[in-house]
Order: sequence, then C-alpha cells, then structure tokens
Amino acid sequence: MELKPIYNFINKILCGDVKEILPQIPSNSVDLIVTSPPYADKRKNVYNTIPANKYVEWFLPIANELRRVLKDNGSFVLNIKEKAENGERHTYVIELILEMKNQGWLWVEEYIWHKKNSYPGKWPNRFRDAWERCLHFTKQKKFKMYQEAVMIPTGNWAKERLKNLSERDKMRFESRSKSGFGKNISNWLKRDKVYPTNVLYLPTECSNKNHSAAFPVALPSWFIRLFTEEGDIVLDPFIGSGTTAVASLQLNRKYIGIEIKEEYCKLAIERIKKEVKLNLFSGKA
Amino acid sequence: MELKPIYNFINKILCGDVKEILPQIPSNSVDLIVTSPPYADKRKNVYNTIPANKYVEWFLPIANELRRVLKDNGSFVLNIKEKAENGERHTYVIELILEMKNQGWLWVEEYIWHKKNSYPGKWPNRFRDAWERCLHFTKQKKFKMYQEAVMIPTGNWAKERLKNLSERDKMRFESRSKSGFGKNISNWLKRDKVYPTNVLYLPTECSNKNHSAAFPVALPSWFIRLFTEEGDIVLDPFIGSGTTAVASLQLNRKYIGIEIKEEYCKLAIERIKKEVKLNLFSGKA
DNA sequence: GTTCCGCATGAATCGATAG
DNA sequence: ACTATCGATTCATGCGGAA
Repeated sequence: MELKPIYNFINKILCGDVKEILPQIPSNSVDLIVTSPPYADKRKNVYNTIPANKYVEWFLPIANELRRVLKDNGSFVLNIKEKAENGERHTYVIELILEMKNQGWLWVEEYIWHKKNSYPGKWPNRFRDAWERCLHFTKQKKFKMYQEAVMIPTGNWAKERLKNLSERDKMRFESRSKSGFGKNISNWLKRDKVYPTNVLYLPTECSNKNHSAAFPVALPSWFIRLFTEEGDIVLDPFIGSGTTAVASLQLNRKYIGIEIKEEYCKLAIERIKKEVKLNLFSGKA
Repeated sequence: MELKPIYNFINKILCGDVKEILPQIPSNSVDLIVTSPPYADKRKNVYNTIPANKYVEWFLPIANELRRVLKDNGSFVLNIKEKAENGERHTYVIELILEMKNQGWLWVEEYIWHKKNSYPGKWPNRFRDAWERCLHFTKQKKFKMYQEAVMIPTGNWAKERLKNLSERDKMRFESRSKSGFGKNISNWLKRDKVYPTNVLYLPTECSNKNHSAAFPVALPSWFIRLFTEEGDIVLDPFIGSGTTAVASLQLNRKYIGIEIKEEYCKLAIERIKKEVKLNLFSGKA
C-alpha cells in the first residue's frame, strides 16, 4: 500500500477507528507513543466496551501496528490497570505483556503512577486503588532517553531550602517539580537535583466537567520530556480529550492523535486551540 | 502421612529446607502467610541463588504446599520484585501469578510497596527501582480482613500533634502515616482516621545494627494487622533474620518461621529473645 | 541534653573485560 | 559467541563524634 508521508498526519486529531487509521501511517515515523487505552469494561457509556477476556486479542493487532510506526530508537508507554472482577484482579494486563514480548517488543520497565488522590470507595476485600502501571516497551535495547529533563530537587535540600524562599518562589518551585515549568530558578537548582525513580507521584486531575480524563497532563508530559527532544513526534492512538496533544504542545513537540468518538475529537480540538493561543500569547510559538 | 498437630510448630524457628519442613505442617492450620522469598540471582553471598529462568518451576511446589497449610479464610502475601536483565524486566513474577492461579489460588490484589530509600545507581535505560510487589492471594473469595486495624490518622487531632514536632520529624511522621504505619496509631479516635490505599509508602531498614533487613518490620506488621486477629498463626517460610516473627510478637500473634541458613536462624532467635524481653518489660505478655 | 555534619551502607544494573 | 566477574554510578538513612 502506498502511504502518505508522515507530515500529512502531524498536529492533527484523526477521528476514526485506530484499526483503520494506524495502517495509513508510514513505518518508523514516530518517536514516542504514549497512551491510556480504554480499560476493559470501563466507561461503558462512552466506548464500545471491550470485555476483559477479549482484551489481549483486541489489543495485540494494534500493538503490532504501533511497533511498525515507531522509530527503532523510540519508546511506547502504555498506561493501564487491570480491573477487579469477582473478587480478583484480572490477568489480561500481564498476559498482554507476555504476548507483546512474543511480538518482538522489549519490556524495558514498569513505572508506577502513584495517584495522590485516588477514586474513593470502600469494599470488603480491598482498599482504594491508588496506582496504575505505565509499561515501557521499546523495539531495541538502545533507545533515546533524556534523563536530565526530568530531574527533581533533592529531598533534604528542598526541605531545608524552602524555608528561605519567599511564598512566591515556593509556588514556582512547586509547579516546577510537578510539571517541569518555571525556569526562573531551575539553573540555580541544577547542582542540587537528583534523578527520579520509577515511581511517579502525581495527582489526578479533577474532571473539568465534560471529559472524565483521569489521565493528567503531567503524566504524558513526564514521558515526553524523558523520551523525546523538541520537534519530535508523539503519537497517542487513544487520545480522548487531547491530553497528550496538550502536553506535546507545551513542550514543543508534534502530536498525532487518534480518537474514535466524535464528541471527544471536538473536545480535543477545542482544548488544543486554547493551548495554541496560550503559547502564542506567551511568545512561545 | 501422620502429621504432628500444629501446636508443635508454634512460636518456633524451624531451621531447614522449606521443601522438607512444609510437608510436616498439618493442613488448614495457619491464618496468614507473609514472606519475602529469596529473589532470583540476588544475595549470592548468602543463599544458593535461584536462576531467574528456573524461578517459577522452583517456587510452584512450595506455593502448592502453602495453599494446603493455609486456612480456607486465610491470606498469602508474597513480597517480590523481578530483576532487570539485558535491558529488560524479567517475566518470571508475572508468569508465577498465572501459574499460581492455575493451582487454584485467587489473585485478589497487588499492593505496591513504594520504597522511600531505594538502591542508588544510574543507567542509560532506567531509573532507580523504588517499588516492589506485595501480591495478595487467597483460597476463597471470602477471607478474613480487618480494615479498621490499618486506618490512617488524619484530622484535627493529628494536626495538633504535628505542631509540636520539628520539621524533620514531621516529614518522617507524614511518610509513615501516609501508609498507615507509625506506632501510636491506636491512640487516634476512629473519626479521625481514614482507610489507606493499596500503596504502602515506607523506607527500607538498611544498615541497622547487626542485621540488614531489606524487609522492614512495618511491612509484615501491616499485613498481619490487616488479615489476622490476636492469637492467630502467621507463617513465614523464608523468615531470614526473623522480621515476621518480631512483627507477630509485637502484635500478639503466633509465628512459625522457616529458614535454611543456620546463621540466619541464630540471628532470628536472638532478635526474638530481645523482643520477648521487651514485651515482658512493657507488661505486654 | 540537643543538633549537626560526615560517613558507610545497601534485595541494583550496565558495560567492559577476561576466559 | 557466550558466560562470569568487576568497576562505576548513585542517594536516603542511621550511626558516631563534635560543637
């Protein structure tokens, strides 16, 4: 099949089925794939739900296409968590890991997203679920990684030093450590920063009315900074309300978003427009 | 085979091979199994290390015996983490989960132990590993669980209390209380407490006195409070330096410990003696 | 008695070197 | 080519000695 070159897809929300759109995208063309696909049996009212026991079978062909479109030195970050069913955790996620390895993916790491404010609730046999998996897959042992881009202030250093900062600086400092913005004092801190671990401690974003995005900007933002440079291409095959696109824009990366639900596509485009205006206003673009 | 009744094993450290000792323990006799088995290829200077690719095969017969000795309403908490090898996470842990389900275990939950102080190091392809799995298995859908026993202090009482602590102590206190650790937990009123999540945040106990236990007392302590009542029997088939026994004693539970290394057995017995003395001194036992 | 600083110590992992 | 061993890297913690 003759494929259109990649620049036809860049900075667009492609409204349609992943299984039809992905095959149109040329091979070895994106630097990072980061996504939070619909979880099994969740959000029934919005998506055509995928039963837990068919999840692997449904996702594997998509994973295979994703591997094709990813550059050899690129990364795939899959944010996912198995549901509990009949008093047990379902096994479709760990089965998926094994099957993706059979496809040729390397399972490099499992990052944990430790959710600061998790969904409330009480059950007799378990507590609130406060974490999700962020599975890191690659095509090769060697891949692009920019660890300095996500360094964080030292534990003790931060505590000691915060006392001497004004309230205003404190705010800036806080926002920096969470999302990576606020460059004012970043140089000043450089020597006193350390590398993070494989546990991300981030709050979920309270749903802004329309979309039920449990996927906070800070999450794709962290992986985009870690695995790409400015100008690189970030693909999210289940982009929902456009969170990954927003993160990409903020970081001067290019995005490709795929979304099947038209209402979500519209929502994403609205959010992106606002973000672009913000960038223009701040003289960024 | 004629088995001795369970009281012959209670409050003892049994020095020998798990595979020989477990079959002597009667069926349906312990309320909780909590353990941190030797990880694949780790602690080579101490244990005969189990290669990663033989790990499942090695552990499955043990898991089967554990299921036999566990009471029907009991729980099994397995603390484990896969290693990274050749740039990838190994799959033996997730394979083990699938195989244990085949044996009849229910995989109820995966708790995350978020380690505050993880092992240092820097690599081109990953960050420091700051978490471990605490896999919760049971025999039945219904099992014993005492959620109130691990509730976390919050509210005004805690705030008042915190005022009088130094900044540094406050940090420590908070990190402990986030996951429900901390010794004075019983002092809080019920209305000032909330249920924890499935993420436990606590430091490892490193370079402590004579023994260095990567398995901190607070970890078995939390699960013992959650899954047992006073007087119940707690089994640790890889008890090492006796951490699980210490936790059991502190909480007025009975322990059964198995350990293959004689030096560790001695160490465990020493620690237990000290703990018993402490309990006597405080008028507990 | 406190507080503070310096130091050794890990359930690690990768890349290079050696056989 | 494949395995075994070693050095380099890194940081929260608890201890001991000093002020």
